[in-house]
Amino acid sequence: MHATVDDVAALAGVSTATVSRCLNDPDRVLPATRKKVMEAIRTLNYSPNFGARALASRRTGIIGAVVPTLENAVFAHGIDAFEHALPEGKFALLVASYGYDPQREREQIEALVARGADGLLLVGFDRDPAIYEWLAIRKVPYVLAWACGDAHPYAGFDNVAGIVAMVRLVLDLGHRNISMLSGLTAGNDRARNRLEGARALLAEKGLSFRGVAEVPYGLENGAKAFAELMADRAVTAVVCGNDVLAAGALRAAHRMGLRVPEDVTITGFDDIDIASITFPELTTVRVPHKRMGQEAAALLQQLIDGKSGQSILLPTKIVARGTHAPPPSCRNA
Amino acid sequence: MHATVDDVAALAGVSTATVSRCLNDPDRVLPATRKKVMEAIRTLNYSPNFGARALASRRTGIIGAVVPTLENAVFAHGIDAFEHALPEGKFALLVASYGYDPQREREQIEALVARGADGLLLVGFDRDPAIYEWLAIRKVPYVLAWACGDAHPYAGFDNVAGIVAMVRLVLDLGHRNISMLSGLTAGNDRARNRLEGARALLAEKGLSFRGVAEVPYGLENGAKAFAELMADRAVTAVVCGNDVLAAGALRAAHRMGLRVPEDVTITGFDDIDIASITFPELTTVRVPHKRMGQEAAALLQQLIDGKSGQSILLPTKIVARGTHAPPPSCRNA
DNA sequence: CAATCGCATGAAAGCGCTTACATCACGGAA
DNA sequence: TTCCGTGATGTAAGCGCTTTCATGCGATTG
Repeated sequence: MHATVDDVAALAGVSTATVSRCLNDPDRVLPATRKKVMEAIRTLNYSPNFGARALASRRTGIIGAVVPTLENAVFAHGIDAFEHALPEGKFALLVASYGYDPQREREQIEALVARGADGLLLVGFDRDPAIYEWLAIRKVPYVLAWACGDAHPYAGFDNVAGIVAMVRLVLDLGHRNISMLSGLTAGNDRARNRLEGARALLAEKGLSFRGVAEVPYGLENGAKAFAELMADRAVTAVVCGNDVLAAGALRAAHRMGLRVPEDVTITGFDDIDIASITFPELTTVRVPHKRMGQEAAALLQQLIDGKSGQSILLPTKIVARGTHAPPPSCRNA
Repeated sequence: MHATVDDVAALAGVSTATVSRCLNDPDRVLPATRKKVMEAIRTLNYSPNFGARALASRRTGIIGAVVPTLENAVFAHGIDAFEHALPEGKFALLVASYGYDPQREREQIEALVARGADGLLLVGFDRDPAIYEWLAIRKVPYVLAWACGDAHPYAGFDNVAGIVAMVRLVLDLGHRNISMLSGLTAGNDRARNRLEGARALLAEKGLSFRGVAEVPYGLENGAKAFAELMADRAVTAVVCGNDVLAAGALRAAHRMGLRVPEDVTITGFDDIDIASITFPELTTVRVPHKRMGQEAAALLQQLIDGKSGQSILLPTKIVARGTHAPPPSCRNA
């Protein structure tokens, strides 16, 4: 049916070994020979069989990425950057998502490894130790992103540091009655670190949250939870675990007739596109998603090549836009 | 190193053929035998070698999706839905993006096929006929999405009908001095159909656009182009080719001190999340991204199984929110 | 000038799985 | 009792490539 190495070898008048070398390590072949082979390849319209190649060489050139969801721009952008940073033609990206369900994440990881993934990109550190063991046994290299830690190779950032900087800003404005609108923290170390990081800083100052809501990712969920949080009239600031929740909160505020930031301060986390589209534009924590994707790709390649790569911690940064202000009481003073 | 079928067969006291049957077609094996085999598999921690399997069975269970970019929520959501609709465990999704560069798209398609993709999901119809021929020769089934047409199997919608409905709405409001803010149309039939569809409707009414801007996808690009379009003071409505451009336009309008929709009407296309976050919320054309992803997955599987699937045309719908109103002159009247 | 080395190439052995075909045991029909 | 059909299982032949090792040649060295 399709041309094989044998056909090419026959037409070019060389052995299959030489054909293979032309494709995988051209320098090990005399230019003249190479030319003949390449010509044969072209006239036969030959392209190597993937399965055979994978079987014989024990690598597929496929890298797997397992993310909670692509619906969150945070991951979509990160994956996009990651894919662009993969050396053209050498690797392809297998993507799977698990909708924040740990069981499904495990299945997806196993599925990608079963599909021959040479390496994996995973999100965060939180997962059953058995998974890490399994990966170790199978000798599948991996890089974790969107978080940081000592236990595993990562290219990420410090969620605690990010939220702490933001809460500090809110405190410095004079807010004392603060609530937090967090993503679901179960099995999600990013969300958990943001919530706990904020909580710890408050505790340090002898304060605590007026209220805390934990809701699934989503605009509408953010809006609803915000309304509930604001039932407590004392609250003057709502710190959100991510931009989508914050955008939802902002929309709810509009609908409730609350002025932002005059009546209430709302902050986000991630700095995705929507953060600069809301009105007013969202004060948030910028995360270098693009850079992170690139660094993760570089690190993973190191590991795949058997080198011992260095984890990378990227800085986050407060982006002060229009949704923060001193609490109403302070303005009265 | 790792357990192979032979190891499993030996431990279970059966032949490799039986092991293979247990994995691929369990019903053809006596329950008692199957149990023994499964046990052996578990104790050996066996998992089949992907390359060998692909080589012997001539299919990989990998499906490729080639999209312009994952940064556009439109594609991220579609891909997400597509992936979820793939039968769990049977298929995995290889994703590649090409940044709207036709040459790169071709490379990505070839790369995915070289990686053994059993089928492809592509965006739109516009591409070098040679690519379609190549795909036909290689017998790789594919489904096109985000558009419709007779030439190829698709699961998509009618971009012309969508924009026509929107322009009709704008015309009905009384606008006559309309400009269009379009995405780049080169090699992009979705953008082109939207622009040309709108143009054709205007022509039908004896009108034409006051101005047309074609810019690359992006918030900032939309904002800048909007400002230029509005240099023409007669313009009372700007129809945008997608929501991101519209959101950019809206932001520019705010900054220019224009009231929306009192001073100017702005419309979008796609109805992604940001459309309901802007202030005011964006009037746009809803596209059933999720449903489209699902239908595309179903259709592609039919084709992979050798059946002749039926293309699917999904409806679009105007979502009338807050960025449209009669032109100022009409209100004066 | 002989011994040695380096390099391009060829021969052939797998890589681990699927599957066509052969085999075997069993039960019912003749 | 004999024969044949049926279904479960075994045998073994590849699938198309990579890679190790062997080969042979010309060049380098003492």
